[in-house]
Amino acid sequence: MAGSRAHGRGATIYAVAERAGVSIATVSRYLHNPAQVREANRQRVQRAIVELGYEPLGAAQTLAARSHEALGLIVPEITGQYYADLIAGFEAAAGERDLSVVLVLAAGRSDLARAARRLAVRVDGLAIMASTGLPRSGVDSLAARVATLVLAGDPATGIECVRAESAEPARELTTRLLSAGRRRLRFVGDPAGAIDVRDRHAGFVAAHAAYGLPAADPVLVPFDESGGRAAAELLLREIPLTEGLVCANDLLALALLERLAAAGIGVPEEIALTGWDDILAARYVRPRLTTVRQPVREIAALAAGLLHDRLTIDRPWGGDHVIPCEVIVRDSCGTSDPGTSHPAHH
Amino acid sequence: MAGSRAHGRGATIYAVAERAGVSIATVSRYLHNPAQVREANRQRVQRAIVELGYEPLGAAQTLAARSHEALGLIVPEITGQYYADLIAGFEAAAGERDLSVVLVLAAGRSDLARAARRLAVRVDGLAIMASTGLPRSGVDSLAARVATLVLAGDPATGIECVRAESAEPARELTTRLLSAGRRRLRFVGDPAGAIDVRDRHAGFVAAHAAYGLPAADPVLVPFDESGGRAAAELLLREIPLTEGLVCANDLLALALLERLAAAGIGVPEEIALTGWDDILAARYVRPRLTTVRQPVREIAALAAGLLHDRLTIDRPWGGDHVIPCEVIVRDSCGTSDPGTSHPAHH
DNA sequence: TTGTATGCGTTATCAT
DNA sequence: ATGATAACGCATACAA
Repeated sequence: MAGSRAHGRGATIYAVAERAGVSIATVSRYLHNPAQVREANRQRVQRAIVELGYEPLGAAQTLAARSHEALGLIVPEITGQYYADLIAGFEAAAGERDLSVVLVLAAGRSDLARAARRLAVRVDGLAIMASTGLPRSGVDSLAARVATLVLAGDPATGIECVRAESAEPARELTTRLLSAGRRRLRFVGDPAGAIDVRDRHAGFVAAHAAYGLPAADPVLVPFDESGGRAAAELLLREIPLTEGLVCANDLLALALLERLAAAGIGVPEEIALTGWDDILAARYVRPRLTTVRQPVREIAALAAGLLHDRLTIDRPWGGDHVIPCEVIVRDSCGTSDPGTSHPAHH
Repeated sequence: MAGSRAHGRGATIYAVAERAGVSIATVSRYLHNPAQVREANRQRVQRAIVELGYEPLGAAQTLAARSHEALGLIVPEITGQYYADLIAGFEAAAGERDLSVVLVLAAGRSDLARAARRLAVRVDGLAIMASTGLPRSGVDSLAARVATLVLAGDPATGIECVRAESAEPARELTTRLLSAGRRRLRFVGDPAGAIDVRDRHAGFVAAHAAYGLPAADPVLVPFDESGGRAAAELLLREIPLTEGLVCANDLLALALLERLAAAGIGVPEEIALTGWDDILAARYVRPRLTTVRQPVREIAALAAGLLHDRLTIDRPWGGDHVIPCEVIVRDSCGTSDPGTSHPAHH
């Protein structure tokens, strides 16, 4: 059939009705409330449907029923397991509720605002990652049209959001370093970059406060490998050497680790190190990376569930949903006590 | 506004027309062919649109124009960078063409066939990964409805497919080991599992043939870390020890590497090793992993482009699009010659 | 229990 | 250049 453009326009409800010898109303009823149609007709309609391979056209249903049966998801990009899990969790939860998910990647979009507007007229609900780059006003105008919710967002905006609890794990990691006697600690990453990084830094500071210590200024670098390398450059120049690093994510920590090793610095002996995200490589580097595992899939699934609820049941919204993380103690922090540490393999 | 369910149903074309003092036809023309409408009316319509925040309802456009302006993508899951890149590449290419993408994850779907059918009535084109688990007949029936294309698929099915060239890189890697004097080589992974693994194994065999050597049987294990560990168990028991392993992917290779190191086996001295996919961890383990980088984003982007073409221009289809991969020589294969090797950092 | 008829928000044809 | 108006495929109120 190469060369043809005919893609069997698909049978309509009229075709099914005719074939079954009933009206379209009966077919529609059979689809949505079979109990309403007499057994005999049920059979006839059923047969007609399978014979014709009928499947209702989504757009027509949407128009008539005023519901898209779809959720939109806007993420900045898909690099690393974090976003992959986010999308997977969202899609799975949406699928369980028979909702389609329309995905939009903000990265590289010349006109993200337009893409978002277009998305908003194709779905019933919208989940947006806070770091997509959409201006606050843009999110607000979207929220005015469809049920909207922000992932890893700032609860202060008033828009409902779902996020991981970041301060506590950071406090725990920092305390771990502090209680091991290390004092010259640094947080690596820019607290102003994202709400969750701000919280992680807050935990870093809180741990110091509990010890009656001041927290040094954060090392301001990008959240990727280049940032880790840059941080290494900076830190290796300092005297006396830093004793512990709480990194904003694993990418940063990994690159740092590599550079420190290359410089002959012992990790964790001389410098202890922690990451964030528990990416795959964290288990394979030496020393294995102590890090924090965010319940990303759960967060995304909760988001999809909340959106669905908002569409189906009448509940108040605007809340701030916070989900706790899990600290994974391995070797890089130099304080792994086998008793509470996490097994290397899932 | 918490508690309310009012999500401003959105202005309609009627509202815009009324506000601008023209008919809906003029508004529609303004949207699709502004040149047809007089300057004065253009202004009035434009104003009305921004004042009302009008955006055409997707479903209504779909119904009237008989086009969804959307592409569907079905992938088995999103674990690892491979699927992430696939989705990212597809979405980016679709977005450039103003097409939405509706994503379906096969993993965990109790009724994948139904999800696929539902997807097919919501999009104009469909890209399906070969390994989703959809039966051949299912794919065929989808292809009868919408433009369909298979990713990493078998060209023998007759359905258009886009895939990476797998045999050649495998042949190259194997030859590398062979030319270093290693003879007891094994392919790790099940060639029957997927079309591209079959091709990789074919390359492994071809390299042996060129040396007039028989290829040993592949080590049949799952394509994940558990498979790598299982393979290590098996291989460590063999005497004499294998000298080189061509693994079906990096996950496998990484887990194997770890187990071999734990057993005191020198890599690459005693056993040389290669992976496939060039995941992040491949650059961070020691020895750094020699592997193959697939142009996943390009493959996915090509798929989206092909689907779009099929919808817009009348071209013959049914082809088999093959894209070459890049071999990344690092340390684990024991034959890294700095001259042709790839830099460690992008 | 079933059929008829109307409306959903667009696009596009046909007059004007 | 513009305005009626008929599809598009389905859900549903209403009548029978």
